[in-house]
Amino acid sequence: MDTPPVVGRRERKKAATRQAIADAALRLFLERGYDRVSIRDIAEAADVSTTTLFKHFPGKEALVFDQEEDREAGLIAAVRRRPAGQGVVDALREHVLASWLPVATHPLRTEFTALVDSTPVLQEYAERMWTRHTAALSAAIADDAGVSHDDIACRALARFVLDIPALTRGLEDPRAAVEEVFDLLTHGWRPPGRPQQDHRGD
Amino acid sequence: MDTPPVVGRRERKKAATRQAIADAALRLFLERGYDRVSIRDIAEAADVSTTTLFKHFPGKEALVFDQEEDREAGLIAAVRRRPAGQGVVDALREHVLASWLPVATHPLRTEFTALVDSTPVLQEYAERMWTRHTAALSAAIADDAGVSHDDIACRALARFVLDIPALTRGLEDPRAAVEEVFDLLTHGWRPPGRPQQDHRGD
DNA sequence: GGCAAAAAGTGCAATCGGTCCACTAATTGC
DNA sequence: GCAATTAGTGGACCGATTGCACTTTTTGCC
Repeated sequence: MDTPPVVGRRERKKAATRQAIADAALRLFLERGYDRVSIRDIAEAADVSTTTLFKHFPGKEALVFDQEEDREAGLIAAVRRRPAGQGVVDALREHVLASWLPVATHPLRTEFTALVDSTPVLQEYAERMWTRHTAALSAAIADDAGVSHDDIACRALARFVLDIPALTRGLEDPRAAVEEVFDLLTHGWRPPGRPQQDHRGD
Repeated sequence: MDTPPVVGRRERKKAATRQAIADAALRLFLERGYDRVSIRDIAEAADVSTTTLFKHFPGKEALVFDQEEDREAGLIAAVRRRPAGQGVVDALREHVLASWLPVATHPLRTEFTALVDSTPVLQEYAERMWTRHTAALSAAIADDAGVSHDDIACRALARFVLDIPALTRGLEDPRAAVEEVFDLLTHGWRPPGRPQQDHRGD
């Protein structure tokens, strides 16, 4: 009468359990650090069995990177639905600047970022989460250029773009860094002859 | 009297033990596949305890990639001791073509390559073995260009070059692929407008 | 030669991530 | 109301890795 069960009670309970696990995990990780928290600790804190925990998350690292929006769709869309006359690289640069940077520099994520940065296994995992999309992005680029899906230049470009999060992690000025990397991808490597201009502070 | 102990008996025995472990491991891996061989299997085949095994190798994956010559030194040397007038990217291209390709395409390594290619965890490990040198190569490039060590363009170039093994793994024509990637790094991305010219065979 | 420290190796228990299995209980579709 | 799904349980289990207390070998040195 009040709330029609568009989603059943079961699914709601399932989601609640999943959320309880993720919350407990993140809390414990932030309290004690990633490696000082065991799977059993998390399961107990969320009041579930370890079996249940692994039915919701494929592994320990996945507990950290919970809500995974689909970056892949965004990437492919950035290539496919770009304004006429714009190059692929420019489209990707805009997408990176508009979509990734706000997340990376979100002030509320400070302690989360610190957690990831201080845990090598999490850094690697985060990196894999990006490079995992290499094939898909590469295919989109190849389609756009009208060449074969296994074109090596397309694959390289996709990979290099997806390397950007890893390359620019924890930098003072991420925006400038992203621009510089895209400059390299657009024009190729140019030896930066100037002996370190002061571009910090003012 | 006959052989002066330039290296003591201890070190020789240690090296022998290490070699015995590595040999046993590789043999078993090739016979049964990586995940169907346990650490205890290897330890028993080499007639040592698992404790001893882990004193020689930091983990299971390291047993596969034993003799690690220092690629890092070669990379840095390729940048530093390059012919006058040659650009960094060209020097790196030559080094990659001269040093990596022969190893990757060595006919005796066929089964070894098959082992790595068929085992995801080994692929990831191999990739990390390369990207691990990003900081060192980046520093060499930055030194060469006379800019700060944390210059992002240098870091990006280093990273992109070290991505090449992962990008070109298992390709029909690795040499052409390497050339194409370096072309991207030299001149920037250029949309390959031609609809898949036949550039294989002749 | 003899001896003490360093270091290699041992054996074993324990931890930890992750899986398996047989089972209970809630939810759902009909 | 009932049968099929499905979430969750709990505990045994596996394999990688570590820690500890101990033996044996080698080495450096007097």
